[in-house]
Amino acid sequence: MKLQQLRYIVEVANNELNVSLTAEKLYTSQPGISKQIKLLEDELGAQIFQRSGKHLSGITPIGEKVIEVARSILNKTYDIKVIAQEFTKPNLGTLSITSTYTQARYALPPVLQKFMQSYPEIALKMEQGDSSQCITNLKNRVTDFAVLTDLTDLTDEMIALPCYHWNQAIIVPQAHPLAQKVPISIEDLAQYPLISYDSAKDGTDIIQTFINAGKSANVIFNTADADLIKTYVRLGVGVGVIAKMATNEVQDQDLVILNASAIFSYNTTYIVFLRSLYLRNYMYDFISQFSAHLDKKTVNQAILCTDTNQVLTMFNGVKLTVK
Amino acid sequence: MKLQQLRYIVEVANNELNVSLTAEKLYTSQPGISKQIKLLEDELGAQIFQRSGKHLSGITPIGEKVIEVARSILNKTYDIKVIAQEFTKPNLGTLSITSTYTQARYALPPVLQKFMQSYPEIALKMEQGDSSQCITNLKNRVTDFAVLTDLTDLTDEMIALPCYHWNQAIIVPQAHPLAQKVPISIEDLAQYPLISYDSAKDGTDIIQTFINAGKSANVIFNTADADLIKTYVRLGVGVGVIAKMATNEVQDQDLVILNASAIFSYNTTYIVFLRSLYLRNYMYDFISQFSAHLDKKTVNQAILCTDTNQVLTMFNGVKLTVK
DNA sequence: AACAGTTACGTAACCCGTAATGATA
DNA sequence: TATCATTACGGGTTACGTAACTGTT
Repeated sequence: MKLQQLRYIVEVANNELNVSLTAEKLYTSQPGISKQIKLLEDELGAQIFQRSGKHLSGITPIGEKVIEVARSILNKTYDIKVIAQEFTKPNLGTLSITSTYTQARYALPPVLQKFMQSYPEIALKMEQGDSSQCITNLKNRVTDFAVLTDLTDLTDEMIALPCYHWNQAIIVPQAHPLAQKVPISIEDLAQYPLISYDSAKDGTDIIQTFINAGKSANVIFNTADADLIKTYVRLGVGVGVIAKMATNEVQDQDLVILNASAIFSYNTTYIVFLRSLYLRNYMYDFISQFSAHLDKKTVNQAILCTDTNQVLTMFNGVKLTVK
Repeated sequence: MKLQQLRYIVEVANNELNVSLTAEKLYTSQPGISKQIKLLEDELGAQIFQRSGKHLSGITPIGEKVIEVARSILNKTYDIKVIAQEFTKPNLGTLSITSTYTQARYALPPVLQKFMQSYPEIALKMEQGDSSQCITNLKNRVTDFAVLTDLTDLTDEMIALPCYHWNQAIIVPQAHPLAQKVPISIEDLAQYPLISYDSAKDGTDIIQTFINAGKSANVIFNTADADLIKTYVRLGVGVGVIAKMATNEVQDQDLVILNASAIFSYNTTYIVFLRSLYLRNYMYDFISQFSAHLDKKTVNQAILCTDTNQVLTMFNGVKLTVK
């Protein structure tokens, strides 16, 4: 058994069982892959791929399991290289993060700026997407970390650590009737069309709040962008509900920013990563800088938890910062 | 990076950093190993072994981590082979168990007999040792399972599943004053020298029972063997305290067997195995046959627990059989 | 002086790439 | 017929073993 053989079966499985395509991607030849796969199958005494004549038509049950283990083996060989790097070049490496818009725009920048000063040689990669894209990137090992609020798509292979709470804010033009009304009640709010994030979680949370109060809401969702919501609010389309951290007293002088924490319950933002990710020291540092209570020891302890509920109970007593 | 290189560094670490000895054990040459290690170190850009001149004098911090990951990679390659076997030859394989004396002598035989009938082609390996030897065998992957009562030496890499409870019995010669005394109190027992197992756990448990009752005990420990204890009891040396399942009404007709469950609290016997062990179907079957409540699903669920306490709480409500 | 690891070198295995062949949709 | 996997074959790499060398205890 050789590591290349494992690499080949994994990659063939990743490329729709197309050996030619796989060969191209790996910069090698079809026959080479074909032969190595066959050699491995011979050694194991079992077929990994089903064939209809000469075409690979599927993965056998054995193959499924073998490929799964092969994947984890290959990940570990990658870990070994990372470990060596960690010692030889502790300040060289990559930190890649996928996050949702609000986090990328408002929560991450100050942290990343500080991080880049501490580790000028670490290459930063940022990607923005919705919650499920964040999770997909983690799964495919495209990014190391995801920063998001909606844990719906989380799987067991991932760890989600609570970072901070944040509240929604209500924004209206200065001339709006609600601008003078403090405090605002949910009844007040129900009278106007709402504009908020186009996220499954935010959406259901907001609607649920109205349902709980026995009201029906007129909610207009737009595409995930707080700045766009502000624009609509300025046009008088409706009342905006955005993250409080997305408001700025200077830039938003023409708007009135109202505290919504009494109406909408707070959200929690999490940092998520694969349990199998080898955490380099600068990664621990990034996590700590992002969320002060998540020091190296705490993170390591959390990784040992088997499921997210266990992680959450671990942080039950911890007072998170509110943004 | 090649699997052989990983095999070499792991084996050299296992053989006191002696490359020559390692080469002999692996049926290969010293220079071959030396060179491959060097190649790996070059690829990683870091030394795995410390050298004083030309001698390997230690493992570097990087090496420690690399070797640890290499070990798990090699275990997984072994898993792949086992997976293939599981499908191609589901009834062929090995089941090796280390257990303490009483379990090997009284609890395991009927189960193993039944198991051998179900799986005539599985090669059985039995080894007997004290609790710490059982654990050591697991660690070194010499045996698949350990059956024991004392979990003192257990580590996080292992899973211990509770199988059954068992009680101590008191045995005395027919002519002994205690023979007629039913029920027996701890005060009665304190008047005679006791003979019991030479096990850390049994010993402290028994002594603790006396301490809790405010009594001092005169306990003679012998070498772990219930039959030997019976012999001493027959000679009138003292009162025997042995597992109830180690008594036999027919063979021990000359002795009086007294219930001790009111005096000594019950013990729990566990089946222990490495979390990383790939469990073959016949192994699940063995576990179920040994302990009816441990079906495949339950075992898989327990494996997901991170520590033993979690496993134990999982079985809190389960009524275990008493032997 | 005995032992242990590295270097040097020749051989044999093997991985890979090109070309040809066979099978499939 | 075009696509794709397998088989056949040749070349270059490499892993391994023997032998000689060098450093350690």
